[in-house]
Amino acid sequence: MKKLTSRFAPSPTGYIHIGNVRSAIYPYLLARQTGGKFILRIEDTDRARYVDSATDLILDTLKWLGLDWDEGPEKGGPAAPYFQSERKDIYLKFAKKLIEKNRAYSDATSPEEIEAYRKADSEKKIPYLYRNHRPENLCFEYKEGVPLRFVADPKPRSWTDAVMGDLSAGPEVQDDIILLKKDGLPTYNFAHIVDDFLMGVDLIARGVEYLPLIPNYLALYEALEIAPPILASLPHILAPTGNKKLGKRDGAKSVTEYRDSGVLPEALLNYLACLGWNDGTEQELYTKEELIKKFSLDHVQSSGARFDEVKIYWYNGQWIRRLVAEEGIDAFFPRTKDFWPKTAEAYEDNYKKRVFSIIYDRLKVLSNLRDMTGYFFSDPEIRPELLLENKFLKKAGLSESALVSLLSTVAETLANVPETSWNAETLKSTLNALLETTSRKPAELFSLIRIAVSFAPFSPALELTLAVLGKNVTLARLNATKSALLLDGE
RNA sequence: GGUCUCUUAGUAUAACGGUUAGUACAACGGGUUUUCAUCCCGUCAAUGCGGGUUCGACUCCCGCAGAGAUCACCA
Repeated sequence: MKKLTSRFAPSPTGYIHIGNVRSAIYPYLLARQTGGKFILRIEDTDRARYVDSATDLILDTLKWLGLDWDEGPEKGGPAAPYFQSERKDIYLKFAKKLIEKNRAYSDATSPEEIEAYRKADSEKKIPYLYRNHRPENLCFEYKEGVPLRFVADPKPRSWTDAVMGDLSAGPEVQDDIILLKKDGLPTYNFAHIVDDFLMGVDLIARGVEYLPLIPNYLALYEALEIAPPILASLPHILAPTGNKKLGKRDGAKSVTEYRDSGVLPEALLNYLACLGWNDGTEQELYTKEELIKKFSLDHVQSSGARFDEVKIYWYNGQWIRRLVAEEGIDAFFPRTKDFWPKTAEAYEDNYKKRVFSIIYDRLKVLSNLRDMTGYFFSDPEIRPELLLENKFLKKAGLSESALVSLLSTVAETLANVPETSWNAETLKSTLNALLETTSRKPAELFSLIRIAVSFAPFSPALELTLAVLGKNVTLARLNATKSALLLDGE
């Protein structure tokens, strides 16, 4: 397959939100699949919307997702610089080529006059096209401080979009678009064409919102005698409710917000790649390598796909379990670093690893650790009502004094388990034996013990929980609960 | 309004013009010695509407409806 050079070309106006990372992922996958290059270019020509920290945010996001680039910021490359604001003279050079051919003109028409044209056309109910108001004598030279416009060549145009298929549009959408703004910086419309050409880009993937402009781009390619690259229009990702495209205004989260809540990059990449794409099989879980191998644009859906956070969490749960199974607890453990409760700080990694090993299969996101593991690190608040209102204990008709005596039996029995045998296996058989001696149902005895040591809404299998808590803590908590019940009963 | 695009269950999607229209998430029900989760089993649920082509249409064609995008010295 031909090596494809592709690019991601964000504007540094803020964080990358979840709705537009896909236009980085797909070109990346194709570049890697074909052994081509992936270029990162920062389109910072809009000084009004420029946000200083945004570039770093974008770089961090891509790195975290595992989308490494071959040329661009921090890397450099043969077509440097990769910030459009630093390429002013390059655009001017190309603009002059167009001027020489009488295909671009400086236009001093004021924004007010333009607005008046627009208004007049709309009153006449005819489509507004600037070329209908073009000055009579065009100024075919570059004038600083004045916008430079393209001389349109309106005619029917047809082309093939790698996602949408064969497309065509008439002359009525082709206009004298602005190439250079009055501040001398290029518009996106002009800059991307020049840059993609100079950088050897042969695949452009971007949102469908650019589709109506493509006839103008084709005219520009023609005038500049540049062969157009492969054009791919990616459908929008829709917000969870309504029919609007997912955007920051609809609360689209940044990629980093998902990272900070403990979503794994593997899961997010997997979810986003599969939102609107499918390889025709029933596979759901893809590694990055599998995506690189299997991705193709012709399987990209041409309709918009709705964003579904619930499914991200499903993917994330799957990925947590899969990575733990493949890499083991030790290798996975560093990823949990920022997600433990405050009280866990005093504990050693080894202990936290043991906690993690018995709880990881319950996690949707790593930050669940914060509210799911508290009782492993500090004594829980004793709430007798949790025992008294437990449905199994209630159903068994156990009085407070009966609970106290049960707890005593349990504590005595567990006290006889030697410290050296305090492990899940021994505990399991000890607990099973207790079922016999107390002649209680598992639901009753195990609920009692579970609540007495954790007072948590849920916890891992009982023998595992006790094994990790250790003998001293287990006995101390059983006794504390017992005392609290006795006090309560007075 | 002009131009362009899109339309399979609630959601994401699969189906050389020939399948009882498949899969996953969600929801609901059940099973795995307590809970929550995992895992397993099951239930519910879709081709927007109307024409045409064809022995046969989710698939091809036309019309309609609905939805979206765009019409900037923003990208």
